[in-house]
This record gives sequence, structure tokens and C-alpha cells, in this order.
Amino acid sequence: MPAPPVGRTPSNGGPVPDVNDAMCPSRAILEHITSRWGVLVLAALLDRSYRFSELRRQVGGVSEKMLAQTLQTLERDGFVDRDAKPVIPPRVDYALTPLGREAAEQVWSLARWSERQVDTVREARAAYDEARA
Amino acid sequence: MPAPPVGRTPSNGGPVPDVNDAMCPSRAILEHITSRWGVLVLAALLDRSYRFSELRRQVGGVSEKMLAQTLQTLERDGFVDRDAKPVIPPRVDYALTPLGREAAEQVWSLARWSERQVDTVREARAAYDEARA
DNA sequence: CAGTATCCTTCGTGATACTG
DNA sequence: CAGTATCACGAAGGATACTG
Repeated sequence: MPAPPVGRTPSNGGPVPDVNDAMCPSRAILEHITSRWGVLVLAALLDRSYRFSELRRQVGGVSEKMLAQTLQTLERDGFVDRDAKPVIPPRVDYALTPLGREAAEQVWSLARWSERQVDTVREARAAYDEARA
Repeated sequence: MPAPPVGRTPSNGGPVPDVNDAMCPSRAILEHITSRWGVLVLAALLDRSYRFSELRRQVGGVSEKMLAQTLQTLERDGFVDRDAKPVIPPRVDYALTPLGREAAEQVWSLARWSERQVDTVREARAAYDEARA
């Protein structure tokens, strides 16, 4: 299937609703699950559910802001289930929904494929860089 | 984990040395093939090979700069084969390598899955937004 | 035709501080 | 503990003009 044609390219000037979001909703979904932290969060939750801080430790290097943002996006899309327990101190557990598990498995499979190609790709890059040095 | 400092930042695109190359090489690969234009380029080339301008028309809304940059990145990683014919006017054909075809098939499969979930996700979002309005 | 070079705007990300 | 608010900065991305 050919790529979806995009009508206009926003001439620089006005706040334009994301062209691809409007034109191609699936692009937004794909972006959410393949985003830098999205991949790692989904992968972590593939094992078991996590609390916020647990997840933050499990996914190394993510800021609170980005983790919260990533989780909200995934929750809104219906990939992650948020279970906030009304206790003090607050306790919130995050888990995959069935749909989220489907997504996680696929994206994780792609991630593992990428990992397997690391050496091949490194060689390709070396050859490419060599050819124009 | 602070982002490691990077040497040069070319004003123009081109295969930019990826910050994540050092810390997580597979992440860079994943990023290249799931990038906004990377997905679309790989998908288009799944059908057949294309010339630069053909590809630009096929993938609607991509600027020359981004298409060139995307193609260079994919070529450098060994996913795309660039065949520049020494004629005037210049003619360059782009095609998938076998490795690129593997990548394209997987990412396109994920993209099609995303497309199938569009309605489900839209409902999930509506429910989410409803719940906090 | 197939790109490069330059300039500029927008966006993502992180640091920090604060709240329930 | 689990977030939200604000700010600052570099990187991503686009428009345009130019070149072989």
C-alpha cells in the first residue's frame, strides 16, 4: 500500500494541527508506541506491572516528567491501565491492557530484531563512511 | 542519565551521528526505521524501486532535505541501496536491500496493525478524555 | 534531476521547584 | 510517593535559494 498523500505542507507561519495526525491517525499511534520511552515502558510492563518509581528505576534515565507523559499517552490510547489506590502515601500501579500487550509484543519483537542487526549495521556504516572518506 | 555531549551538529541534515549510537545502538536503528519519514520511505520501496522525485511525490509532504536525510541514513545503515547513474540529467534509483526488506516488512506490519486499531484507540481516548472532563 | 547550504521556527527533553 | 508547573536549551524539521 502506497504511502498516504498529504494534502498541503503548512507554509511556515501559523499554528497548524499536526498534518499527519489529521491525515493519518495511525501515525500517531505508531509514534506513541515506538517513542523513545514508550518502547522501554511497554517492554518493562511485558514482564509484570510496576509502580511509578519502580518503573522509573527499571527504565533507566527517564525523567519524572517524561515518564508521566509517556504513561499518560499510553493510558489514553488504551495500552496501559492505571490503578491509583486511594492510600497515603499514594500508590499507583501500571499494567498493560490486552491491547497494550499486543502492541508491546510487536514493538519488542522489532526492538529485538534491531538488536540482532547491530553488528551488520555497524559494518554497513563503516563501509559507507569508508567509501566517502 | 544525561544525554552524552555530542561533537558536531551540522547545520544541514545528512546522516547525523546519532547521540544514542554509543549508549544503545539498537535504539538508533529502531529510531531510523520508525522515524516519521523512514516508515513511509520503507513502505514505498516495499513495492518497487523509486527515483528521488518519484519518492518525494509518493511520500506526500516530505521536504527535499528530509527525504535526502532519511535516505542517507537508511543507506548508511544498509537498508537502502542507492544507484546513481552517471547520466545527464542525473538519475538515482533507490531500492531496498535484503536487510532493508526485512526491516520494511516488520515496520510496515506494525504500521498496518496500528491502522487497524485506529477506531479502538479513538474510543479509548474519548473515554479517557470524558473521564476527566 | 538530485541534491546542498543557509537560515529560522517549532518541538522534545531535562532541571528544578512545588503540591496533594 | 506520585505527580504538576515552569523555564531553558538543543535538536528536529521546514522554506528557500543555489549548484553540478
